[in-house]
Amino acid sequence: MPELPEVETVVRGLQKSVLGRKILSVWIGKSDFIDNPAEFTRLNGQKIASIERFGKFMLLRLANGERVAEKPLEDAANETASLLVHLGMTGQLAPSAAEIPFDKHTHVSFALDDGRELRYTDPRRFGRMAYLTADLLANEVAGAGADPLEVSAAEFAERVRSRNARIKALLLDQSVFRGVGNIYADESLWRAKIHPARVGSKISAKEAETLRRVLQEILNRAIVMRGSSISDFLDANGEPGEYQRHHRAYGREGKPCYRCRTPIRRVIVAGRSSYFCPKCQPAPRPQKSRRRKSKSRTTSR
DNA sequence: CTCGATCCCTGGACGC
DNA sequence: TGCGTCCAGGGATCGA
Repeated sequence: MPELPEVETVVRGLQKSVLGRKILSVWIGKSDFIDNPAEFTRLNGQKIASIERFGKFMLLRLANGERVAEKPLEDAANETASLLVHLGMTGQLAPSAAEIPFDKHTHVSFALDDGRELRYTDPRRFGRMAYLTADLLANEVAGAGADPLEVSAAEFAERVRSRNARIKALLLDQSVFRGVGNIYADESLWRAKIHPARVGSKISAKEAETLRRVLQEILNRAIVMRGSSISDFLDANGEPGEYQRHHRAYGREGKPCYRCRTPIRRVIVAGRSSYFCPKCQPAPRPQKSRRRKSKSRTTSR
């Protein structure tokens, strides 16, 4: 499950291997995960001018030959299109020798000007691809959450403490923080000793700052370790990451907490498996029944 | 605003 | 060996 560190790992690999290459042609197999497959012919002849990560998205900025540099900046910006790639759960984007047969689930292949192919392979097709003009890209980026690695203490606290949703849901919400997924949400909550079902508005300023700090530490460490390979994540070189060895909560149901030896528990929060230590991460107030008090009041309807 | 449910999709784990 | 069933999960969407 590629989250921020995994996507960053793939991006760094692609920067080394395909940056600057020109796309000669595009082959598309199944296309139900592509916004606008018919537009992909526009990629032909374009150069991969930059490769960036935005949350869990990869953005391959394209440049139309050499003409871009000659044009006024604004025109160039308007002409610049991007290929957006989201790996979903099982997506892989990696260069391959053209002679190697397609994997069973290779759905897109870009022929490059050095004879190789950049291939997108995704068994479950939970990923997404789109050819985005500048305005479509702006649209895509609008409404995205804060970058968890860049967010200030004040903004992090604000985004968490102004909400009544559970902290786990907030961490997973890409319009709150972009790039965090189930693994790193659980890992950071364990480290910060915060129960996943705690409500954002009831998290103290101090707890919020602790959470921000450990989240950043964990994400940075995971990037150094080239991500977590828990199911089938492989980077752009086909190599697995190592961070899964450092997981302290995720996937450890029944195993002893690294701090207090209490068995790690798993509950569903925000529709997702959430692993936590019931002792280190105390549950919030029961806050169950909402209809306790003024039952006599009639709701206007 | 927030929730849960449902759907998308396939492979892997598990039970028989 | 071969079924069937359940589960995993990021994100969109819908109804409560």
